[in-house]
Order: sequence, then C-alpha cells, then structure tokens
Amino acid sequence: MQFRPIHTRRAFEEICERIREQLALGVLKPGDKLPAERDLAQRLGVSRNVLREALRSLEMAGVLRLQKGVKGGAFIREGDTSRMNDVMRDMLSLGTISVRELSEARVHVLDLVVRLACANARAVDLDALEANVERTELATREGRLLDRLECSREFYKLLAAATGNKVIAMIMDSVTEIHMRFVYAKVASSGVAMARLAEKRRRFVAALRERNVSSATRLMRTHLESVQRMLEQDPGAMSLQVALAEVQPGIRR
Amino acid sequence: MQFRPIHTRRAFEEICERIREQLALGVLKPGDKLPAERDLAQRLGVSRNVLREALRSLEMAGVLRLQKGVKGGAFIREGDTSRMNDVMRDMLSLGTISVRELSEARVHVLDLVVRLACANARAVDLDALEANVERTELATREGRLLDRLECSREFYKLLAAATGNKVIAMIMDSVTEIHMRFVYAKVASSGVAMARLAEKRRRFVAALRERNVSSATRLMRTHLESVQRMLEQDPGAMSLQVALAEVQPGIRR
DNA sequence: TCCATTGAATGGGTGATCCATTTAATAATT
DNA sequence: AATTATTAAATGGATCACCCATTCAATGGA
Repeated sequence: MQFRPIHTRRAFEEICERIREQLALGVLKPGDKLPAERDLAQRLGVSRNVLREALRSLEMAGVLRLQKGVKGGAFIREGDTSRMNDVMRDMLSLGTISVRELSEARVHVLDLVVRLACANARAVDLDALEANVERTELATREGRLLDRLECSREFYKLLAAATGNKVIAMIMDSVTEIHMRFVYAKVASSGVAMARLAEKRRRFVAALRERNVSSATRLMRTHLESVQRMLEQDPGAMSLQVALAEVQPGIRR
Repeated sequence: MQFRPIHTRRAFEEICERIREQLALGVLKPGDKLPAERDLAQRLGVSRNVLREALRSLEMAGVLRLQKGVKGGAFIREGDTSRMNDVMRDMLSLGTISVRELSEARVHVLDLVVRLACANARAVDLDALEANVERTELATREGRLLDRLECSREFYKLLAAATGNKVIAMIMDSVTEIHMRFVYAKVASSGVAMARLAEKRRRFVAALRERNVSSATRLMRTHLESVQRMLEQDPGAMSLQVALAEVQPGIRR
C-alpha cells in the first residue's frame, strides 16, 4: 500500500485551473477578455494579490496577455508556440537534459521534418524557402554574417511550417532554438562561417520541390554533420552558459 | 523602417530573468534554496507581493518548488519534464493546434521512438517493458480495464525512456498524454477495449529485444491504426472538451 | 529517555492605498 | 467646424502592513 503525498491546494492554483477549465470547455476563447482584476477577485472571493499571482502564471504560460489602461485587461491569447522553447531552455539550464541529447534529438526531428516537408510542402512554402535562400545568398555576398544567421533561423522555421503540422513545427522550433544560439555564439566570437551555405540550401530546396525524399534527407544530414564539425572546431568549446545566458524566456509583444 | 513594440519591463519579469540567468550560469543548481521571500524582496528592492508573482511563475514553469514552514523556502527543482505536456494541452485548448495534428505528430514521433528504442534499449529497459506487459496481461485477465489503461500509459513512458534520450522522451510524453485522455474517456464511457493488447505488446517487445526495427515499427504502426479505429467507433466522437477538461496543469508533488 | 510544548521562521493570504498608462469624453483653441 | 489640449475614469503595476497555518528545532517536563 502506498500513499501519494497530499497536495494542499492553494488559491492561485484553483484560479488557474478554473480559467483553464473555461478554456478547455470553450467558454473562453482567444480574444476574450477576463473581468477586471478587482472585479474578478471579488467574484472568486480572493484578494487581488492572489488573483494577480494566478494571472501572472497564466501570462507566463502564454495563455493570457495583460494590457494596461482603460479598455485594458486580461485577454486570452492565441496560443504562443514558443513556450515549448522556454521549457527546453529551462530543462537545459537545470541540467535535466544535455546538449548532446538535444543535438541528437534535433538530427532525428529534422530528418522527420524533411520527410514531411517533402510530402506536404505547398507551393507557397517552397516559394518562401527559395526567397529565403535568395536573402541568404545576398547576405553572404555582402559579408553580413549575422544577417545570414538570421536567415538560417528563418529557414528552419519555414521548413518546419512546410510540414503542414503545427505540432511538429513547434517541436522542431524548440530543438532548433538552442542550437541556433550555439551557432550564433560561434559566429559572433570566431567569425567562422559555413562555406557554400546558400548553394547547399538551393540544392536542398530543389530536392524538396522534386519531392525527392532520399536526396533531401541526405543533403540535410550531410549539412548537419558539417555544422557539427564547425561547432566543435578549436577555439574553446562553446559553453552552455554563454549560449543560454543571453535573452531569457518571457512575454513577447 | 519598422518599429518593434516597446516592451515595458515589469518588476516580476526582471526577477524571473535574473533567477533564470543565475540558473543558466550555474550559480544556482537543483536543490539550492533561494533566500526567504521577505529577505529576497528587500535585496531586490521590490515588494514581497511582486517577488511572489515572480516565484509563482517560476514555480508554474517547473523551475522552483515552494515549501512552507521553518526550513521551508524556494528550492530549485530538478527539471520537470512534464511541463511540455502542459504546453501541448494549452495549445490544444486555445485551438492553436488540432487533435488531428497531434495524432499525426504522435504517429511520426512514435515511429522515431521505436527505431531509437530498437537501437538503444538496454536490458533494464526491455525488462521493465516486459514486466509492464505482465501487468497488462494480469489486468486484462482480471477485467481491470482502467488499470490496464494505466499500464498503457506506463508502457509508452518506458518505451520513451528506452530511447536513451530525454529530449525525445519528453516530446513523446507530451504527444502521448492527451492521446491517453481520449482513450481513457472512451474506455470509461463505453467500456470498449482493445483486443489482444497484451499479446500484441509481447510480440512488440520481443521484436525490440531482437533489434528488429522493421518488425517493431510495423507492429506499432498497425497497433496505432487499430487504436485509431477504436476511438473513431460510433458512440459520439469523443469531444475535445471531455478529454481536456478533467485535471488541469499544475504543480505535482 | 521520551514525549509534549513552545516559539520562531516560513510561505499563504488579505485589504487598503497609491502610481502610471491608456482611452474617451470634454473643453479650449484656431 | 475642425483640431488640439485637458480632464477624468478605469485599468494593471506596485507597495505596505498585517494576519494565518504550517513546519520544525529547541525547550522542558514526566
């Protein structure tokens, strides 16, 4: 016989739960506004401070957006797919997952993403990818390394979107975000950069357009391997701390 | 020229960020205790209420664990891999992702997981899976359907763990959790149950043990298909609301 | 030695109060 | 009449001063 620990429910948990319940039941929908803090607190029979703790938590969870001023209030947000990135970052900071595990997962997820994108990419997705490659090429010619990096970030987002599955895309983004930080730190510190990036991208997108799964997956795999080699190149292994410590999770916009 | 919206930083955000920074830098580690609320608030130059908003958010994010009483305080947790589940649930509640996308993602992720488990499962993992199949068989014989469901949940967790990659495992769990809710709702309401489950599991684990990737993936795929058929079977499509509205995200333990 | 009591430290929670921002209504100006 | 200041109200942001319930080490009595 085993006893599970008693969980003393606290007011703010109850509140979060009720609001999430309304959400799950469809009573509350994105765009809806909750009653004003003073009002809602009274209705729930709790102090305004406690209610605010709950609202804060929901805001951090990406469920609410709080806006000041008359006509302001707590609004239900469209789901913020970037919350998963924050979870990943916290797990890494806490040492629950390792960089190795994350890199490995990224390789596998990317393989899946490429196969799905091959199968499902629409014309607009492919066009967007090609436009991205153009920008990458331009940034390369003009020596704007950091801009090119931004292009890379965007490239993977576009590729994720091309799968046509937002869950897969979300997962992909979460395993890519940290990786891009490492690349960024590397580029910013050593000025080293991937050779013939735009060219490789162009061939990859062409393979996608031909729905050539084996070619696309092979191109991506070899690219990932060369990036990995670049990252592991000499000047002092990029530290986890450097990559993580910059911008932290929070509320965007 | 474009202007990005100014983001008025609020005190609690600053606090969350500072603490996460300490975490990323390794100054704070799991098990460490933050100063008492009254003390920390004074040191940060904010009111205790605001500090509490920040601590709450970090608690909900799975970073902290708050404990009452003398010798209590805010402790840095081991990473809580279940936070990703909550994100997934919120995205679903908010309509950002659909059940269809989640199911599809699950099929693909499971395929990956099976392949990785085939490659990496250690003896202990396989033993745990076999023990789980035993329990499943027993529960089936004794007609304990809900217990058998609990076995299923555990089965997928063990399978995820067998990949040897906690990132993959976390992803797998997050796409499985909601799915299990649907199955649960189905079983609880209609009493219908998957036929020959234990037997199928037994054959699957045997394939894993033989490192027979094609056999294992095939067995899993056909099983998923039959589960899908069962879920779509008559009595009123399981509603998203029913599946989601029960227990909500929160702090465990 | 053991058990009950006590008290201090901690998080949980309240209520009153003020500030800064935002917006709409109103007044003043051109 | 149109435009521009001004004002006032509502909202979230933040502070302060309390009080309560829980926990646990220290104390003291049986």
